Amino acid sequence: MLDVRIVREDTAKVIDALKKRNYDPSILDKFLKVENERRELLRVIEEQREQRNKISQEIAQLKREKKDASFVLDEAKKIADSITEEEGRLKVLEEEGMKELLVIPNIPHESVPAGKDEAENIEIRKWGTPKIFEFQPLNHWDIAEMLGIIDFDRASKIAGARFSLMKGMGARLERALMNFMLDLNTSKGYKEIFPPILVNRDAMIGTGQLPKFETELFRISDPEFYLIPTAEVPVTNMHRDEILNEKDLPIYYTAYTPCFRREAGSYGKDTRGLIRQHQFNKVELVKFVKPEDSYDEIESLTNDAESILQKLGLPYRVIALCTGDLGFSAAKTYDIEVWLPGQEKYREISSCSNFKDFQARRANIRFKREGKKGTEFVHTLNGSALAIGRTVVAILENYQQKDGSVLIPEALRPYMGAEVIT
RNA sequence: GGAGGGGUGGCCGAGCGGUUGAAGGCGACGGUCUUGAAAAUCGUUGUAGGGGCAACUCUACCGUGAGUUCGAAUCUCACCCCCUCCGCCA
Repeated sequence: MLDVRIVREDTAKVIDALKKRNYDPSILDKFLKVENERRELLRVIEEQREQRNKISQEIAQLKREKKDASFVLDEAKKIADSITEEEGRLKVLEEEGMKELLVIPNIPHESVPAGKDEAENIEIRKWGTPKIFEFQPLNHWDIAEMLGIIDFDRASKIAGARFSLMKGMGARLERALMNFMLDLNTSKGYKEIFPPILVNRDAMIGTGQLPKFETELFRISDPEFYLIPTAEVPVTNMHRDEILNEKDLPIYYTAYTPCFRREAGSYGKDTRGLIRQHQFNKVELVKFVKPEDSYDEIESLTNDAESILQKLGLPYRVIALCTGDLGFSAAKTYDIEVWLPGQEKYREISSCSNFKDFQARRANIRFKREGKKGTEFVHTLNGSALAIGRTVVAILENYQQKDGSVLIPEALRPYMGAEVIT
C-alpha cells in the first residue's frame, strides 16, 4: 500500500509509476475523490466531537453540583445524532478509499529498467557455462520416469493435473535439497522458521496477494483459510502490527514450506513435468530492514540465493525485471534463472524483491529508532532460495548422463547418501 | 464437541457510566547525590490522524465489531484469541 500522502501530494509521480507498469492511471481518480471527501468530512466530525465532549463535561459538572442539566442535554442530543449520521458516511468513505488503495501497485525504484513486458528485462550477470552434451539431453520428466523417481500418472489419479509424486531417490532428493538449502541459509545468519501454511485473510492482504489476486489462491471455507502461495506470506506477517526495536534490525528468516497456487490462466503452459505445479516445495528468505539499507539488502539477498546454485554447480543468470514485468507489491526484483538443457533455456528458479514499505504499511510493521520520537515502517524483502521442484528439474537435466543415470552434485551427496541416481 | 476463566500502556496490574490516556509497580530515559557504580531521590516515558511558524491544540484508540447513553475501559449483544478441565484425536 502506498503512503496516502504521496498519492495525494505527489500524484504525478504515482501516475508516472502506473504508466510504466502498464496500469491505467485513472485507477487513481476514484481514490483521490473519495480521499478528499473523507478528509473534509473527518474535519467536520472532529469539530462536532469536540463540541459534544465539551457539553458532556458541562453536564458532568452540573450533575456533580446537583443542578438541572436538561437544557444542555437537548443540545447534546442533537449533536450526538448528527455525529452518528456523519460517522456512518465517513465509514463508507473510508472503506471505499481503502478498497481503491489496496489495488494500487508499488512504485518501481528508479534503478528498475523501463519496459513493457518480460522481453525487456535486463540480464545483469551470468554464472557457469551450460554443459555441452555428447548426446541429446532429455527433459526431466523423461529422465525421472526412466529412473522411476517421479510418478505423474499416479499423482493425477489421486489429486489431478499439475501434481507430482516423488518416489525413492526422487523423494530423497526433494528432502535433501530442503535440508541442504536450510542449512546453508541458516549458516549465513537466517533464522529458521516453520510457519503455518494455512493463513487468514488479513495475512494475505498484508503481503499483497489480496484483494487483487484472489483467483490465484486456494482457499478453504468453513472455517475460512487460504493456502499460502509462498512462505513470504506467513513469515512476513509474523511481525504484523508490531513495533520492532532498531537494535533488532535487520531480521533475517529462512523458511521451508509447501506452496499452493491455482495457476489459473496458465492453461497450456508447462503442462508436463515439475515446472508448474499446484503444490510445490520452496525455501524462502525474508528480511526486515531499515529503509536506508534495503537496496543493499536486496543485493546480498540475491547473492545468498545465487550461492546455492553455485554450490550445486548449476549455471544461471540474474535478470532485473523491467517496470512492466514487476510484481504488484515489488519496487525492484531480480529473477534468477537456471539453465535447463532439456529446454535449452534459462528458467526462473528464484525471485528476489525489495518491497520497501509497501507490505510493511499494509501489515503495519514498524520500528522505533533509538532516541527518536515516533515510528517508521520497516522495509521488507524476500526471495526464493530456492524453489525445490525446479531445482530438482535443473539437477536432473544438468547432471544427466548418457546411460540415463543422474550424478548427484558434490554438495548434496552427504544429504543423499549417494553419488548417483540409477 | 461440552464446562469454566480471561483479554487494559514496553511488561505486570488497578479501574462506582462523568477532567481516566487511564492509579500503582517494574522496565527504560534524564537530573540530583557518588571518585565511579549501586542504593536513594526528583522528573520524563504510548500510537495514529488533523490544525498552527511555534509554544501548543483538537480527535481517535483499554481483543474486534455493533448497540445503549448527552457521555462507555466500565452496561448489552455478536465474533476473535488465550488459559484450565472433560471428551475426541495425529
